[in-house]
Amino acid sequence: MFPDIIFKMFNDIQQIIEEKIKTYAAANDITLAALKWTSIPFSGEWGMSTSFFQTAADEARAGKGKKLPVPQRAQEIAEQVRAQLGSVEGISRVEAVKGYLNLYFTTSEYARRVVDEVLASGAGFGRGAPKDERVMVEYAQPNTHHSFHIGHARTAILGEVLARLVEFAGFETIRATYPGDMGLSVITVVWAYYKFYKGQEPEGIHERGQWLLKIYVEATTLLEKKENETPEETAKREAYDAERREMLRKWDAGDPYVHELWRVTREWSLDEFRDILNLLDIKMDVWFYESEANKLGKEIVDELIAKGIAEDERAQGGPVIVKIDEKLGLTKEKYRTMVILRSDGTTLYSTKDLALAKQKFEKYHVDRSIYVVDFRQNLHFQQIFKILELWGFPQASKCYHLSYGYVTLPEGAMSSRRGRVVLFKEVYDEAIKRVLAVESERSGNIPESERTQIAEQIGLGALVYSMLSVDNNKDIVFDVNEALSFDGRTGPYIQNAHVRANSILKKAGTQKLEGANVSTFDYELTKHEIELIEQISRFPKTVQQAANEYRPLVMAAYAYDLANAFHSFYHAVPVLQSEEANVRSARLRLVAAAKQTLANALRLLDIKAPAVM
RNA sequence: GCCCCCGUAGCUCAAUGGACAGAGUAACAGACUUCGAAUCUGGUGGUUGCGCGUUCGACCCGCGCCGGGGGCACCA
Repeated sequence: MFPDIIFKMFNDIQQIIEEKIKTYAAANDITLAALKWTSIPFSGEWGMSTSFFQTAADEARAGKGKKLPVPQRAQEIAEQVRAQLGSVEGISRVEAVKGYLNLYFTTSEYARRVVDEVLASGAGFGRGAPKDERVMVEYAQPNTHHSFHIGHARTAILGEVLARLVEFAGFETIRATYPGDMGLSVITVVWAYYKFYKGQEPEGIHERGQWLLKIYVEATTLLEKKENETPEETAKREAYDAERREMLRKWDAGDPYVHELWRVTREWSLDEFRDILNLLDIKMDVWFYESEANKLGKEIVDELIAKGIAEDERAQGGPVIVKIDEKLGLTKEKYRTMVILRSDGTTLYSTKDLALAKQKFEKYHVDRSIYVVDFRQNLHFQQIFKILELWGFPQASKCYHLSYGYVTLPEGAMSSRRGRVVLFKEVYDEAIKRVLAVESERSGNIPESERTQIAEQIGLGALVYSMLSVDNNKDIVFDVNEALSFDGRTGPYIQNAHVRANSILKKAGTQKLEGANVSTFDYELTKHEIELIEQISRFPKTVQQAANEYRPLVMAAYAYDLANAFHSFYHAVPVLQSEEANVRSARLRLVAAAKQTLANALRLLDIKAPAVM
């Protein structure tokens, strides 16, 4: 199959060619290997290509070959096939080179089909056929009480883009988030707030959220054992720690006062989180809270014991465990043993994830479940998925852990506890500042009322793209100057292509467009036009690839290539200044198609496509 | 000890069995009375960590090394 879903016409051509090749092979006693079609790599002219290496290799192995080296024999077959083909409707010429058979498409026909398809589909260009599956993407799992740093932003962006991709690829998609709102580190903040700051409350959502982080850092310092402590200091630190643990115990027992302190401060954190999701244009469908999963967790443990999957060692003072390797009959240790309930009966991360998975399958009826979580939890998720399999959930095979590397600082890993973090909001504000600083020299006529909004879109575009243009399994060493660069392979580069296309169309709006419903490329196209059309035509299959492989990077890389093709075209090919009316009108339609495809790609990348910048 | 990930141009990264391994960045040389220069056009830059294998064909698959990171029973 020629791998381009929008050109059925070329599938017809492919079938005709394949018939001819088969006839030729049969007549010449050649055992043909399966034909694989790809597009011809070199740009400037496009077409489809197949090769005869496999056929030649099979011959050589069977000993019936002509004693030629495989590449030469492949070339010989290609040449003979070429000579036999004759003319084919829609194909402008055929060549045999280096063992490949290359078929070049009739330029005007290909161009017309691409451009018309884009303009007819509009915002839906590239959308996949509906798939009969419901997908849940779980991402953005910050701890409450700790403020939102640039590492959290990476998960949020990766998850959102993945959700947009699978949705556009045709899957029904549910977005879910799972904030960590309980546990000792959360209670540490509640304790320090109660002890030192009760009644205080800074103005402003982000100021308040960041203030909680400051309290956390202070509390950690107070509770950390130091060298050369005096006996008084040791006693004080231990007393603090005892208070904190007592507060955790009370929280767990449902003490109303502690719960109220916790609830209020938690809400401050969630206010900040919701505001940041809003800035990133992320709309969550489902909110799972760790504190709620905690309650669900205790129920599923009994079920797993009853089913003989888990073993209860509490009678001997041990925890509840699942011996995964043993259950799977593995001799070498791979999944090992997972503890799913502490010996004191309290839940673990594993308990809660198992309970959540069950709820995803039973309450939300998801067929496919994606977890966007950092790579340190690789084993954890492998264990969870295997237990779900043992549990009998068929969806277990369609659970996927999108594991990503950390965002680190040049001086090392970020640490909320130590306050060594780069906050998302700081970078965001800095981004806007930098855009505004260069707007006066770089921008065209932006109305005063839109300046800030455009600056937000450009600044965020740079930040978001910098997170997406690195493959998810790699760490990112965060460098503000790199993340907020506006030149080269960046978000603003792609946005600028959209702006330029828009600018041409806006100017053309006052002119009369001939033949507005069909594109007629009845002139010799430049290589820049051909390259641009080629890139546009790749969009639909790029959507499918990125969604199938769960890789936002694929779309990010594509968007750059598309913008690059447009910028080159823009520079070299006159549109409004074309002499002939037919050329101008065809190129205008091409510009409109490029703008639409850029807008669609940017939307999938969670980057705004401004009209001016 | 076992498992997972990574190693590609000075630097940051692409390329998931096909044609000369590509971008950005940095440095250098050019292009704005022109549809907007956040742009474009050049040349420079490579033993794809090492070895062996599979294959007509390997950055890609297998085995073994070397180097870096992460994980492996009651943290999340």
